[in-house]
Amino acid sequence: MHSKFTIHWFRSDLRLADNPSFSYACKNADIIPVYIFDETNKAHFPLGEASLTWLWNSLILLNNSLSDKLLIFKGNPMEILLTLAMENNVTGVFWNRCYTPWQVSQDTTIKQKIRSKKIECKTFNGSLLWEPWEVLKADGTPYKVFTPYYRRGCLGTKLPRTPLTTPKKISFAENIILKQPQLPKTFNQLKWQSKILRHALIGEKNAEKKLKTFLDSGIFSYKKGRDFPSSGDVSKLAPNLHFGEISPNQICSKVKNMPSSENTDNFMSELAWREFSYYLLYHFPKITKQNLRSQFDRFPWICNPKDLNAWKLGKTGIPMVDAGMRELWETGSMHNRLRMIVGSFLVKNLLIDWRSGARWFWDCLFDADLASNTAGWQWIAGSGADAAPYYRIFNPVLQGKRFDPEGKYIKKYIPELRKLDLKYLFAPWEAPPSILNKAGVIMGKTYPYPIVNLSTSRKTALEAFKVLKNNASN
DNA sequence: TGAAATGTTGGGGCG
DNA sequence: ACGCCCCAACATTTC
Repeated sequence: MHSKFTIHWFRSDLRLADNPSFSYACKNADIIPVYIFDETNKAHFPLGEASLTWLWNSLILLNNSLSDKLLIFKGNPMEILLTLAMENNVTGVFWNRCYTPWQVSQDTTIKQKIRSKKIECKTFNGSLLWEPWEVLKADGTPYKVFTPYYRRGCLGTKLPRTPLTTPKKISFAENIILKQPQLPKTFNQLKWQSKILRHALIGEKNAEKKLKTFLDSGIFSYKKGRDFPSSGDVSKLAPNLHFGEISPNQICSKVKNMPSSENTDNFMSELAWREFSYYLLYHFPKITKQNLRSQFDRFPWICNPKDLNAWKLGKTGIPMVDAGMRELWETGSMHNRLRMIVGSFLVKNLLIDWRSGARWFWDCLFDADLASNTAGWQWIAGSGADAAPYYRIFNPVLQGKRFDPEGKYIKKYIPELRKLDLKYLFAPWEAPPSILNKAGVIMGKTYPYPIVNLSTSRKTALEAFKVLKNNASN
């Protein structure tokens, strides 16, 4: 007797536990698990090298937990899924929803096409606590401010789904007829990749461990500790969440089982910021490329490849900024506090378009996530929803003194300043020659002079942003 | 989920 | 003892 075949299409849900589509597909059927490198989306935001590295490693781990049955393709998802389904008399094709604009429309088309062939097609919520269309203001329009969105909108609606367990019985389809070439399930690591992968904890099992570690210790000082880049009081779950190696529901339900405190509340609200980013992207799909607040379209961003490059390389001459940028380059990650600092610096001190910064993050981050990245950059630029006002300009020297008081973080990523007195570590250009000498620092040679004057560039920025404000009221 | 400028207060040195 | 000034330390306002 030939049993039923179903397809689960893995995307940003590279896990077996709490995977609604996968669980559904496994019920009373033999499953064909599929991953597709979507060639049709290349024109939008092709995955950066860091993301790709993580993804491949994650796929290999996923394939292991699927008894080597994961099929990996490259091409047009619609053609691949349809052919696979038709050739194998598949009765159902299922996936968890994604929220980037082109995926939303592409998914709709694919779903219609599959259903037109009399094949069941269902989609599920696998990666958000609340669907964006379920949380609206009383007048039916989407929230644009985080606090009411979260407090009234999210917390006021139904509770998020309780996590599902891994299906008890997973039965794989045998003798699958394949018309499309599969990608080999191997991944040759290049040298730079093994370097950034050194501290990367990839895959479903690691994500679970990481969460446990965080909930056993870091979370108890999260509210304060999360601001200090060398404290370690953060979950570092962003990339795992991005690839769906763990779901927000799994995190949420574990946190809710703990005694509630300002720390757990704060962590939950950070998780809600992730939701808010997806929410904004869903309701305002153009924000990946356009300012949410259109008066920013007139802002005279400065095109300065030299400054931009110095920023990318962590050679701006401002240690706190450079440390952040070097952490990104070396580890594929960056502490949240630093993301704000380097973002503010790029947009407000260098007056470079936030999109240039977003693009670099997109290329370098393991956790490069279109929703979070876009929302974060628009937030710091002031062009987004509930954004930082234009006059909120971080001073990277003060930020360093406040959040890296012992200079540990700076010294970790800027070895050439390791011997410099703490007093001048945050602004080496102010150090007297004798101190620099003693520390073996030669300004302009072993460490650059600052590419901008923080105080004058701040004033210039305030003037420039003020013009926007005045124009807006006209 | 800033920072700088400006304002206010209060203690201590000093004539 | 008193007023005056200086200036931290803190609070408020402004960008």
